[in-house]
This record gives sequence, C-alpha cells and structure tokens, in this order.
Amino acid sequence: MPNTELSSAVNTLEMPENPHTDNVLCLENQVCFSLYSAANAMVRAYRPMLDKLDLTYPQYLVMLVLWQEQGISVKTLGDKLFLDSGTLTPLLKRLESKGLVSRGRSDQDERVRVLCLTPSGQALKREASEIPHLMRCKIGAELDDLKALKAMCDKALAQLHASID
Amino acid sequence: MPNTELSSAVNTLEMPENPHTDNVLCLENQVCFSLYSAANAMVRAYRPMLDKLDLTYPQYLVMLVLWQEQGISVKTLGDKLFLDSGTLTPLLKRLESKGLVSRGRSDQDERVRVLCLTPSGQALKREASEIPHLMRCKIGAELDDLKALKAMCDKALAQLHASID
DNA sequence: ATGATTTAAATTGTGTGCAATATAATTGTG
DNA sequence: CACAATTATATTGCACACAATTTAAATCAT
Repeated sequence: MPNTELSSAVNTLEMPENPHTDNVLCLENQVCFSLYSAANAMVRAYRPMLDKLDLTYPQYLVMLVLWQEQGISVKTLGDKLFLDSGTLTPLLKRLESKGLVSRGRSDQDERVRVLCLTPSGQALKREASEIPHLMRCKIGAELDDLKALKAMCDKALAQLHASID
Repeated sequence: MPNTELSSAVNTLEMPENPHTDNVLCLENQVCFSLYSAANAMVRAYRPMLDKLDLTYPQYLVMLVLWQEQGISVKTLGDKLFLDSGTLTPLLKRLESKGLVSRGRSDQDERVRVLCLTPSGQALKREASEIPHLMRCKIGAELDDLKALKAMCDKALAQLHASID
C-alpha cells in the first residue's frame, strides 16, 4: 500500500521515515520484545530464591518434572520442557554432580538415560515448595490475569510449534 | 480436577506428598514456564527470517532501536532493551565487525560510546521491513489477542522491575 | 584543587539454547 | 541375517544473559 520506495530513498540520512515501516519496526509495537523482556525479567526474579537452593531456572524446571515423575528419559524430559539434548545433557550432568539426580541407563534400551532423583533431590522439593507463592507476590498480579497470560502464552507456543518454519 | 493426592502418593515411592505442594509445583500450573517456553519458541521462529539478514534476535532488537534513533549510548540502549553492558558490548562488537554499526566515543564524555548505523546498517532496514508481517502470520493470532498478550507482558515486566528483590 | 564517590563500558566466568554433527544402539527391509 | 534407516544421547561451537569485578573518566565534597 504505502510509498516504500520513496521513503527509504530519504531514509538514509536526514529525512522523515516511511510511517508504515517506521511504525511496524518500532520497538514499542513489538509483542515479541515484550514477551522476551518479561521472560528475562522472570528468570531474574527467580534467581535470588533459586540461589538458596543452588539451582538455575532451567535446572528448577527439570526438578519440577522429576518431582512429578521419575524414571523418564532425556527425550521425554525434553518433550515436556521443549529443550533438546544439547541443552539438557550438560544441565543434567550438573544436577548429577550436585548429587540431586542420577543418570542411569535403561536395561531394555542401552541408548536411553533413566533419570531419577537422589534422596537429596527428593528432599529439595520441600524447600522449593514456598517458591511459587513468593513468586506470585513478586509478579503481584490477579489470579485471573495470570491465567489469561498463561493461556495466551500457551496459545502462541502451540501456534509457533504448528508452523514449523 | 483429578485425584492429585492419590496419584502423587504413588509418585515418590513411599510417602504421600503434601497435596498443596504438589499442585503448586506442577509444571502445568507454572505461568512462568509458559512465558519462558513461548519466548524461546518466539526466538526460534524468528531465526530463519533473521538468518537471511545475518542477525540474531538480540542483534535485531539493537537494530530496531538504532533504526529509530542513532547516536545513543550503550547505557541508553541497555535501558531500552533491559540488557546490560555485559550482553551489549560483545553484541555491538559483532554488529561493528559486520559493518552495520559504528561505536564512536562522545566528545563531551570520553566514557560513553556513541552508537550509529553505517550505510549498510541503514540499508538493512528495508530488508527487515517485511519481518513483522511474516512473524504475525507465524503466530497467527488475532490482533486483539496480541495486544492483550503484549499488555500483560508489559504489566508483568513493570511489576517485576518494581519489586527489585 | 584533591581525594572520594559515582558513572559508563569492558572484562571474566558460568550456564544456558540451539544448530549441526557425531556416536552408538535399535529397528526395519530385502 | 546383513545393512540401511531411525532413534537416543552426546559433543562442538557460537551467541546470548547476567553477576561480579575492573578500568577509566567525570562529578562531588571538602
């Protein structure tokens, strides 16, 4: 629709930009930037709490999964967290070296790792149990807002997974 | 609303968990995990488009800012993007080595960098101008939903910034 | 004016994310 | 049964994020 050619000729040094391009490429109009910034801020906000458990946020996510279900493979874990072995293998080695997780092998299939919690890993669940409440205070939003935010993130995630490329 | 208590008793091997704890620490109830996953998926979705411009997503954000306003400092850029010099300095050096950005020094204050676009950096705006539209197709959401998502991310971000620890 | 404080960038080190590739075990096929 | 294709992890390399520290320049306070 608009005069793209004209504006970029001008663009390069001194003159008013193409209003369309300018609008669209404006930081304030970028949903994705808001998403990205909010996610970064969220991880930062978790840090002081997770420091007390000697966990990073991705490590905390892995623990959440294992507190729910043990004996799963790296593949299953990756499917739940939308992360691949390139991320998870070193992360799981760190959790193992902290004595929280064991990385066994399946008897049926020598390729697959069987991920379980050590007693310390299990015990850490109790210390973690207050984190969700503390975090809800930090975000300080209404429950309905949080539900709506989660619903929309899940929807966007599903859409992005659907359109693989 | 299934029998969460019953199932988690089985979970751990021997002991019934606190049903409250179990619910709260469940991955499916984590707003932050949705936010985190959506943000990761979003960056992944940008990748094939940004590859054509030889930019990463954070580099694209820097270019968005500089397409709007040049001659700003690293500090100002960091304030806009919520990123610090530890992230931006190496990123800006990469943009400089690609010939997109110049990193001058202020005359008034020798400490501050003055960030400007090279002609190539300016010219890249034209190629980038189609990205927002392509991205909107990938997310495939209604405009109202996107506005709502952005509004809630911005609100959460503001809250998290307000409660500095 | 000078020493202390503040400020802007840069540096260092750790831990992701993820593409690309490698390795090894399992499965499918003729 | 051999052998090609698939699958589960692991490895490598690059680019963030960010805490912590350092360096150097500017400002403040006496």
